[in-house]
Amino acid sequence: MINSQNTTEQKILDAARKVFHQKGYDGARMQEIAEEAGINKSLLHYYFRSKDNLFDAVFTEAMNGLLSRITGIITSEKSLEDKIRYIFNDYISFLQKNSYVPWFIINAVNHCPEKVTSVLHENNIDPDKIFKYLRDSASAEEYGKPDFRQLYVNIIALCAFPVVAKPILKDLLGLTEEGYQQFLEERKTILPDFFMNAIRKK
Amino acid sequence: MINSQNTTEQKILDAARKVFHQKGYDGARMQEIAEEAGINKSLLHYYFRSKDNLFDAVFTEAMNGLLSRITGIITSEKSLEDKIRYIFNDYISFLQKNSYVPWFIINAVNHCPEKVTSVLHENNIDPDKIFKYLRDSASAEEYGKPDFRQLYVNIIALCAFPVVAKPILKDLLGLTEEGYQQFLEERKTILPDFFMNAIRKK
DNA sequence: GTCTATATCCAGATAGAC
DNA sequence: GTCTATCTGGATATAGAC
Repeated sequence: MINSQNTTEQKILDAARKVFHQKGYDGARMQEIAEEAGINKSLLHYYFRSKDNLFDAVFTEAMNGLLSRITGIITSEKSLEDKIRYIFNDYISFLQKNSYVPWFIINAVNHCPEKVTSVLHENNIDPDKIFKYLRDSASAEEYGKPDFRQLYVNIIALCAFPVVAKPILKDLLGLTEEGYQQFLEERKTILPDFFMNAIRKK
Repeated sequence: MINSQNTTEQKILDAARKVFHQKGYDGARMQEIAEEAGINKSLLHYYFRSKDNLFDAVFTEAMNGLLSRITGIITSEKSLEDKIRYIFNDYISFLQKNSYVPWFIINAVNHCPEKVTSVLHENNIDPDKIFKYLRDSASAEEYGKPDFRQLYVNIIALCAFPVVAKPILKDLLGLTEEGYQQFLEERKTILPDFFMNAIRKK
């Protein structure tokens, strides 16, 4: 339970989160959300006027969660290496616990890309500032002048993709469910070394 | 046009590919596929008994395409560095031209993970063999003994994720459509260096 | 093989009793 | 606020004429 208040509205949001995260907008059914919340279907429409509204609430919540997590770490007062190590560890841990979130987000933004823009705007996300923070924590003698936008995308890709593509990769690597969890666990230590090695000047 | 034969069956498959790739199983409508193919809705059911069957055909085709592309490169007779440079370039180029494919696959396997197993089986994909090929092309003096499963996932992640998450990343980086295409283009040269740097012993 | 017409089902949404 | 009953539209799928 993310919110402990057990009001009906909260029960609905909890149920909607669970169903939308797993099935996406098109796959989710209002009926299923109602059952999950232990209430009647028409109560959903009483609290949230439509499926679209309910979805919006879940989507915005998920986006805000992800964004604050990223920018929080990046804008902290740490050395670049500390930031990198912390990000990989924290981000993979988060995705392990919320394995449906990245798929849900990707699904949602392909469904309606225009919603991304508004959420970013509400959160006052300024791309230039983010990369300035990264650049400022990296000494040019040690790392040269890499493209921090590219590095930023690399970090997210290395963390999120193995979670999003889990069903394929699990089979492709011939791993069991536990084996795959172990595989993700190992990434927490392997990736920081991999990444720091990649960007350090020779 | 992937298949040039202009039989009705091919027209249906071409249309189904287009619609399913963009909307996924849940979002796709038989009506839309019929219109796209320029035929009647009930003809779809004449050729393919159900939506499920039609989807299966499209999914299997997409998976086979991706798999053969990966294993083809990896099992070729090249040095590790040559393979890496070739993979990044070829893979990103392919995804630029087929930008819906990775999303479609990820969506599909989250919808029915059991289908992955059967397709891998049909293609005789043996995980151990793939990583043996990678290991054999890498001298231990130069690269040590890295975990090639992890490296393999890193490669796919670095290529595919920026395409899958394009709507978010585009906004997050503050890029236009053309800017994002340029961003992907740059990755073709940046990633091989990034990756080789990461794995070379110091 | 290809069409029109229709059966069948199930989704989201609303009306109205309590 | 919460329910039952119902409307309405749209989806897959089938029957049957040509």
